[in-house]
Amino acid sequence: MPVWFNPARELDALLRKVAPSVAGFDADFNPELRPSDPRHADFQANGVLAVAKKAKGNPRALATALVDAVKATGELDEKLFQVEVAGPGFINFKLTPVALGAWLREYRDESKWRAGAARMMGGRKVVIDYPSPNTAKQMHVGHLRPIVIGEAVARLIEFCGAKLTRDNHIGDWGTNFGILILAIRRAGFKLDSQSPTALDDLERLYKEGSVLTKADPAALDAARAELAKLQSGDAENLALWEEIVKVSNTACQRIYDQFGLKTDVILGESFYRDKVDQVYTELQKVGLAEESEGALVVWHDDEPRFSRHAETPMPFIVRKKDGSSNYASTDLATLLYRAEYFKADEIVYVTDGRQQDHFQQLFRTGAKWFTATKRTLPRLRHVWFGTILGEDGKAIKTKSGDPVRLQSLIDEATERAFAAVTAKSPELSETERKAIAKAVGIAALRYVDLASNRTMDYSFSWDKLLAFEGNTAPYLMYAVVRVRSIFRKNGIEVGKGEEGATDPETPTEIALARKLLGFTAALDLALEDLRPHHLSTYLHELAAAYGAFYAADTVNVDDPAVRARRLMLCARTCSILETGLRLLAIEPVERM
RNA sequence: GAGGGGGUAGCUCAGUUGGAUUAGAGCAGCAGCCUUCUAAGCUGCGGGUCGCGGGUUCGAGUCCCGCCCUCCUCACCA
Repeated sequence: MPVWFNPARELDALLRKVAPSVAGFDADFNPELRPSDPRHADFQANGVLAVAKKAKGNPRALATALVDAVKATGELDEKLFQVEVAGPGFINFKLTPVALGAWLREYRDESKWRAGAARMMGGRKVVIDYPSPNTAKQMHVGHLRPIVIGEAVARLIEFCGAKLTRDNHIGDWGTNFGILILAIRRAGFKLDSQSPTALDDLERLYKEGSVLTKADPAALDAARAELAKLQSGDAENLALWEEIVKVSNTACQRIYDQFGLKTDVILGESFYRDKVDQVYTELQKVGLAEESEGALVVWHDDEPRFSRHAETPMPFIVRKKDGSSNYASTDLATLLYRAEYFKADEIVYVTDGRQQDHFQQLFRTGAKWFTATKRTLPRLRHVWFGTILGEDGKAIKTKSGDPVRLQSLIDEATERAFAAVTAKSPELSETERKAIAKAVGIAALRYVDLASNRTMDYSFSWDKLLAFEGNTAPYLMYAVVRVRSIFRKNGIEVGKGEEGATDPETPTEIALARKLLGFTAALDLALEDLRPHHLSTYLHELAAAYGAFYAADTVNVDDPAVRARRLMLCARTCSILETGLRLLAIEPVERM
């Protein structure tokens, strides 16, 4: 009998198969199989309670009858599963040490996980849109989340078998450029992209322009006019724009390099400058778009909020009254391009949650447009995240004071990590400590964003972002380091020395083994809503189970069978922790 | 006003879609554990009327209704 890779899925199938032959159950019986509180069992089926309620039967009697029928099939090896009816009528399944041992021997390494996971997305073509910053600005803490969450989601999707294209859809064709061009003109500034202070100059000028246009509507109109000139091909503005883009792209790239971020393509808004006319034409032709107050807009009367009759009307403005494009125009053009050029089955947008209305309008417009033109609409998903708030509890905005620059944050993280590694492992060479500090510092930053639900807002705090203890990246990395250290001391590679391993025996061994089996469930959960924190939570629990095992059960003991099985548990822990960390884009280290 | 997020321990957050006498972590606090594989660790203790009030049922932090607080978005910014 083969060892089940995913016992929950198999038990679910078995119960579905057997149930119809038992009095009181229908053909469409849903066992509602799920992981259980480990104090009770590994898995539990709750579905019998629903059946009993409907039929007004006795749930425990029904559950017992079902369990008997399952046992009678002989398909459930009782050496592997303990089955019992518990509480009001749950069916509990507990994996025996024999089952845990068999599973650990069978599912050894990342290739097994990957093969199992690859079925989940089954080769679908997915375009993921991240981190897509607005250029012409220095990157600050607000740019952290799209980089970190986007990369984790991308890796998750890829791991689960998608053919992925990472598209950095930079904001390089919007009013922010109008503002900047205006400010440069007014200051009589001569921009030189080669100048070392170019970025700081732009930063300063943008701030000036921003203040000016906020205070004075006439200035805002002037900025829009500069943008309109740019979009209509004015040579002077175009030349200036190119210089600005050059400066800001270089600056962004420096940050990306430090995060190891590599997108496949960078097709910003400006790439679609000659593709928006088709959008205007088609939307008008199929009767979706119409003129309103001089602008070209789309109403969705089937949704009260976006209807023209809404109390506070919120049209989807696809072309501004001065004829220039905005993000709705370019997003629609982008949607079409991704569907036609990349043949996307699915598009994932990773952006700030404040853009939810925009994406709902975009998706609705896209659906109607594609239907009317007989195109196939890709599945569209908006993976949004909450805001990083300033100390005052308000969203960080360039205007309200100076938000912490991303580079400062990286530097501080690296410095603190260097101090920590120097204090704890002074015997390592400075070069090695520097490399570790860089990995640990960035990892700590990333993990903060990946450990909690992405839809949550949180307040910026140095101490929170740079914590190295507790549920943090360094904690997970440290677990890996301790596993690897055992193998290094023994002079063997991870995964060796398992011959003759017996089944898990001590409570901490068993707890660790059970936790190891939970990896696929965590992946399922994280993939479903593209929420990486489910994976983080799991990895933290796994590292904690390893910590308890490590403290309680010495690996290097004389008994060869015990030693072999503990080495096996160590190797599996290492493999799953490293695989999981890499899915979060955290690169584990050998020592720290 | 409409839509969205949030309200769970002093603080920061999980809570696998309605399950099990006792709602979980991490920080912070207290008490222990380094002559054994890395103490960025481990063990234990204390700390909660899950915003408030109703309802649905065998069973609610989770679902329904009504309130309260807070953050975000709502005509040419992305």
